[in-house]
Formats: sequence, structure tokens, C-alpha cells
Amino acid sequence: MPELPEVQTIATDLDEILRGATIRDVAVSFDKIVATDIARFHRLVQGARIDSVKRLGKWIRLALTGCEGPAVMLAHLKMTGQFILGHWPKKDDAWPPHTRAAFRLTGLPSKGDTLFYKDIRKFGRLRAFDLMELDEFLTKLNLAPDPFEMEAADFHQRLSGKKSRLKPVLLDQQVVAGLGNIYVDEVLFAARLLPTVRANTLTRAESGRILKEARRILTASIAVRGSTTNNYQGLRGGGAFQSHHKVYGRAGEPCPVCGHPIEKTVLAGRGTHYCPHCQRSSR
DNA sequence: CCGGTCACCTGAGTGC
DNA sequence: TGCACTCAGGTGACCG
Repeated sequence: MPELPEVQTIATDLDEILRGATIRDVAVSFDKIVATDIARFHRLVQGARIDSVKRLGKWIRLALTGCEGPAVMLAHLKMTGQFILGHWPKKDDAWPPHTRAAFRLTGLPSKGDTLFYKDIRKFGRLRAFDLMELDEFLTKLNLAPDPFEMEAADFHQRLSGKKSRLKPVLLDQQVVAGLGNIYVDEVLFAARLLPTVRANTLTRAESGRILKEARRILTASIAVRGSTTNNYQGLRGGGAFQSHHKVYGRAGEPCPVCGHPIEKTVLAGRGTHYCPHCQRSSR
């Protein structure tokens, strides 16, 4: 579901609400959602204080202080994961629909005492680590910096090492973190480059344009709490950036720049939207 | 290294 | 109404 702006919105909200709270109870109702050893997950998380919540690419990172010292919970929402605040169910009450895990907290300002992790499609994953394990995991993940953290020269260098088309390269979280299917299409439209262009053929001006447009679009989206299509709900409702999408989800509609109908194809297995008139392979 | 396909899952929308 | 089919904001594994 979420890409950088949506994850940023969620992490910022969670940080504000959860910072300083303590996790009193943990319940996991779908075991596969926890991708590290589940008994250890409980040991690391139960009783821990939440020190901060931050975004890392499309990951959410909760810094914890538990009985065994510092720990970290990483969450990846994949397509349909959500964090929602609510109330710990009384004895026989059911969990809210699609609840996969729940964290009962003390020290919350209001709005309930429980953080629910919901996930319709069950693709999302929660992990808990001590700091050494985290280091090991992040090394394996090899996550690239996001567009705000990356210099233009570094970005150009990374693209110049890839023979593939721009679409799959920009989706690759080891090349640049945070972009997903919506924002890649939007960024390439703004940068006036076709998604089929080979990444290693770009000039510095072209790669610079991609990075600049990525920052501009992501910033604009964060300012309105991200894009909402189907399932995304932040802690305070959905975002509004979908109404600013120029090509994503607009196949057949006129291009906002030239009026030519927006086309949709499949590239790298993903629906890909573009204007064949405004977007070119070079120049 | 690259591209294509599938797997992981559920639900919404569409067309007959 | 019911059914079959397609598609969905992500990623990882597998194969040629």
C-alpha cells in the first residue's frame, strides 16, 4: 500500500502519539505477520518503552527500551497494512476486523489504549531485534538512501550502473528508497522521461530532473498526508494527494499538459501510466 | 545481470 | 443475483 509519503505520515503520527508509552500487552492473531522468532518478539516488545518512531525507506522503525536493553521493532506495511488506535477488547469481544497484532499501551494521551496492526492481505511483516541483530538485518537489506538523503551525483552514479528500464530501477529499494508504483509514474511524468528508458543512458541533467521532481512530488504529497486510493488510512484518516496525480490511475484521460490521452501498459509486472507525447527517451 | 512469472492474500469492481 | 475474472500503493524467489 503505502509509499514514502504515506509511511512518513504514519510514522510522524505514531511518534507523536506513542513516544514515551509502554507496551503492556502484546497479542498476535496471525503468526506469520511476525517474521522474526515469535517467542523472542514477545520478549523484546512486551514491557518495552517506545522511545521514537521513524521512517526508514518504506519501513517504520520503533526504537524501544525493554527489560533486556535497547531493541527495535521494524514494520513493513506492504500493500494493506495499517496502524490504528482503539480499545483493547473486553473479555468476549472480537478484535477489530483484519487485526493481525495488537499492542496494549500505558501512557497514551487518549483515543484508546491499544495500537492495532491491521492488514487485509496479510503481506505486511513485523520484526523485533536487539541492536546487533538489527545491524545484521539492515546490512542484508542494503536499503538505499531516499531521495531527500541522496546527492545528485550519487543518484546519477547509481542509475549509470543499471541497464534496466527506469521503471524497475526506480522501484528497486537498493537503488533509491521510498518510491513505489504511484510515485515512480508521477515522477517520470514530471521529469518528462519514458519509463522504458534504459537507466544507464541518462544524462546528468535527466537524472538530476528525476531526483528534483521526486523530492518536489514527495514533499507536496507529505504536506497533504499522502495519497489515498483503496485501503490506506493513516491514524487521522486518509491523505489527499491522489487528486494531484497527473497520470497514475488516469488511463484514457487527457494529459494535463498536452491533452493527449494517458496510456497504461504493464512494465516490470506493474501497471504503468504515462503520456507518450510529453515523455521522451532522451533530450 | 536481466526480464518474466509466480507466490504471498483478500476484497472491490466489472461484465456477462 | 451470482459467478468468473481482473486488478490492487510491495517484495522475494525462481527460472531461462
